[in-house]
Amino acid sequence: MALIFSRQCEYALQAVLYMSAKPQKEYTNIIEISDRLDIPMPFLGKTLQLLVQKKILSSQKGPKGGFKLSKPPDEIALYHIVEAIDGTDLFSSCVLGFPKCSSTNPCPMHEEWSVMRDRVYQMLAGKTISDISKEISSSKQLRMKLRLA
Amino acid sequence: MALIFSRQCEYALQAVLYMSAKPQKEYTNIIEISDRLDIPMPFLGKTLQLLVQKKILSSQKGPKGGFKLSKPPDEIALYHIVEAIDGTDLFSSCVLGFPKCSSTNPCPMHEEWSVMRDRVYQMLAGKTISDISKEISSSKQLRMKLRLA
DNA sequence: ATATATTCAGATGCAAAGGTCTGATAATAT
DNA sequence: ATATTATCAGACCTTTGCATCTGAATATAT
Repeated sequence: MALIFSRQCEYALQAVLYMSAKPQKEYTNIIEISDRLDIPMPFLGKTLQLLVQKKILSSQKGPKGGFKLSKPPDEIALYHIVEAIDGTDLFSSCVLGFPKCSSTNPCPMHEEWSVMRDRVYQMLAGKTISDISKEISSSKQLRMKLRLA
Repeated sequence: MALIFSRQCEYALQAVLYMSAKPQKEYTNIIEISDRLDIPMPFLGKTLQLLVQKKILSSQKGPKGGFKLSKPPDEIALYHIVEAIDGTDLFSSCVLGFPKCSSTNPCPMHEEWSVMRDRVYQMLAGKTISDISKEISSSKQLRMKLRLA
């Protein structure tokens, strides 16, 4: 089918976006997130654990536990989340799948795709959780989509 | 992992590019293609059959048989091949995976991603086999990559 | 201390994509 | 006609991504 991000990565992005719209100090538990965003809970658990390992989130067990951002939201770009879950292949490997493809040995789409890829990268690297959380708080529609109050 | 095209789609693009650099009337047999491009032969067979069903290629059994383009190369855009193999989800579904996402009910990345998606579409729709075959014949490097003479 | 809420870790199951195999069918060459 | 070359069609196997289950570990509240 070929979507741009893996499903797991979509879940991760959705979940972090959801958390970003809440007070940053609070832990958000996984039941709430999976419930609101309709993501299978155990799988979401595993996914957020990956982000904990990558130091993007931190977690706390027990009552009042859950996950929260581990750094200020303006230091977390969407790119960091994508990188943590899907890796960087999208931004480095040949779009036509030729194993040996580089600027000195380009495939027929190399140049065009480089440009495109850079734009996608710039967009993801430039957009922080903080940017998005501002957009969310100023848009009723977005709060609805994320099933926030 | 998440590459932009499925592996099968990469194979299809590679194979059509390979064929495009040969005299258009000739059938190219699948052994030659899979051999030169290092693609598993039976899988390539299935893949090219899909393109036959979509009228992008035509095929002929028996000696001197194989596959060839079914129309003039300037009427086949890369987009047609991608569409035939991977479908159009990449160009229509929400980048964050929200089921209900549209311009009237956008996700936090909707606008940016629309722009990006359109550019990718324009690139794929605007680039024809004929364009690429010209590039190939003027570049020794490309002929090498496609393992052509 | 005990009960409870929650993540953590690893094993397992399931479905789809990727890849293989076999026999049938059709076209060409002799 | 026959042998040969090649695609066609469908069944099958393998790997990987997606998802579940279970029990353990740990923090909090009482």
